[in-house]
Amino acid sequence: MLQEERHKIILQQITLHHKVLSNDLCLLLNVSLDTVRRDLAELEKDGKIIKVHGGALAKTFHQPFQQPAIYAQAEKKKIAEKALKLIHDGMSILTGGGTIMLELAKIIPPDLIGTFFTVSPLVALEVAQRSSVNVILLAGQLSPNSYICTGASVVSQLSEIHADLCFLGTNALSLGDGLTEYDWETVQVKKSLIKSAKKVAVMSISEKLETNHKLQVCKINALDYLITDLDPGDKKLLTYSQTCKII
Amino acid sequence: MLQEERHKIILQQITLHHKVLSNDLCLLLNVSLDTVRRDLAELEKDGKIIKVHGGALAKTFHQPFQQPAIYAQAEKKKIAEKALKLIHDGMSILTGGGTIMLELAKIIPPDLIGTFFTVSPLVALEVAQRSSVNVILLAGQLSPNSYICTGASVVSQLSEIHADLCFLGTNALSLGDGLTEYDWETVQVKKSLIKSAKKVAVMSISEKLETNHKLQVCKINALDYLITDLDPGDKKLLTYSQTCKII
DNA sequence: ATAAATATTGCAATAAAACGCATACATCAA
DNA sequence: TTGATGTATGCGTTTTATTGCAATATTTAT
Repeated sequence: MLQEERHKIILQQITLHHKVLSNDLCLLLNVSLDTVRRDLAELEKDGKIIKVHGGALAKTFHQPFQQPAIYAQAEKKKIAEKALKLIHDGMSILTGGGTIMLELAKIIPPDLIGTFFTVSPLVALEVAQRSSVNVILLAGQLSPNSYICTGASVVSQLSEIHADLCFLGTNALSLGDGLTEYDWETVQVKKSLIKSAKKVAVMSISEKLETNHKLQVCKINALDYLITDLDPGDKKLLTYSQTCKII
Repeated sequence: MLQEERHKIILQQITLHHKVLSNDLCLLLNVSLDTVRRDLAELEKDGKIIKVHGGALAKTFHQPFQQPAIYAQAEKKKIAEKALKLIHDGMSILTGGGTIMLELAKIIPPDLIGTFFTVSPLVALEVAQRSSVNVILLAGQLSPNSYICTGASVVSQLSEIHADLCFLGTNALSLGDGLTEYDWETVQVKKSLIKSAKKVAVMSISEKLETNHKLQVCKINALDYLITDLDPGDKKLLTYSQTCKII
């Protein structure tokens, strides 16, 4: 049997059972333990599996559907709490995705009345679980990086929606270039989100301020609120306060 | 059992009960107390739990979205593995939601080629995380009970889709009444799912056979495959084999 | 204070991994 | 064809990791 055949079988076994024992593979493939180990070593080198004592695990073993690790969680929680104050009963809310938005989703009031539109399945599930608010998930192709729905269908659905307030996460924000992104589809979605809401609130940890990516979503003056972990009076925010309300 | 499996189970127990007793883990995992302690020590070293005298505690009580507990998981895994055999490269798959579907999502091959439509954000996230297949999530109002997208927008989007194979979970199935449900919106979605696919596969644990709810989705003869945890030759399935292919 | 439960430590048995080496096999060039 | 080169595989040995056990210490509860 060829190496590649074995590799394929091993990967099949792993996707099926989420793990394999070296000994079982030995019998299944009719090769020595050494060969199995060498195969596993190579598959691990290629990042396909996780080798452990006694066998190997699927890469997804530890994430049955675990949420993305949240970097700078303390700051993001703080931002989410500030953002929550903009939300009132009866409003229709529209949100993008990202870890900050997840923090906001986690503190949505259980008795909120209104409509909650989002392009992020993670946010939608969080909110639906916690709150009786009406959650509408906008459909589309699920982007494997950001786990938000993208594509023409999202944009077309957004064109039918008129929300009171839109919350956006941030990858980069600067006075000169405004809100920027690196992924084309994300840009299209964010542009549509902005168009579909009366007011736009951008949530950003302070370290993203004055950074840039290549693709522009909008200029600063398209944003109504800027919510950061800094004090609203912080001097880093001074220049932004010309066009946005700082929170 | 691999070390990592034990760690995973321990973490599951802790998120479920907020604490564990070393003795309970002993019995649950079939290992000595020493091993349990060493496991707990390691998990604590990794910052995952807090070890205390007699067991361990969850590190944080602020928990993210919780995956629905899966009842009869062993049977559902078995069904999912059978269902997987119906999936081939190039197909467009359409699925509903539910815990069986989640089990199927967990074993989707990483290199599957095709399109995966679903109305369940949970299934969509699982599949997108595990596989490079193109995942399309159909939009709508997120039903707070079943966590699937429902409503007119789903039905309207489904009318534009023509899939090769549709997988449906089951709440009740009987010869007389066919596939039945108790929630009106779910019925509408399932009806549309069936219409949008060339073939329909129903996945059901055997105890749901010959049970009924009040709202009919379709008759038995609308179903092409019936996948259960029973052996295809089981006598309980005999009567179904007239109209469906039993797997 | 005392008994019971739980932890810690060192140790031995076992299982698995890593390493070096010899053999088999394929590929390629002369 | 032949020989050289490189790769894949299996085997024996050494090294390391895991696990359970027993003796001892510590904590907890009464």
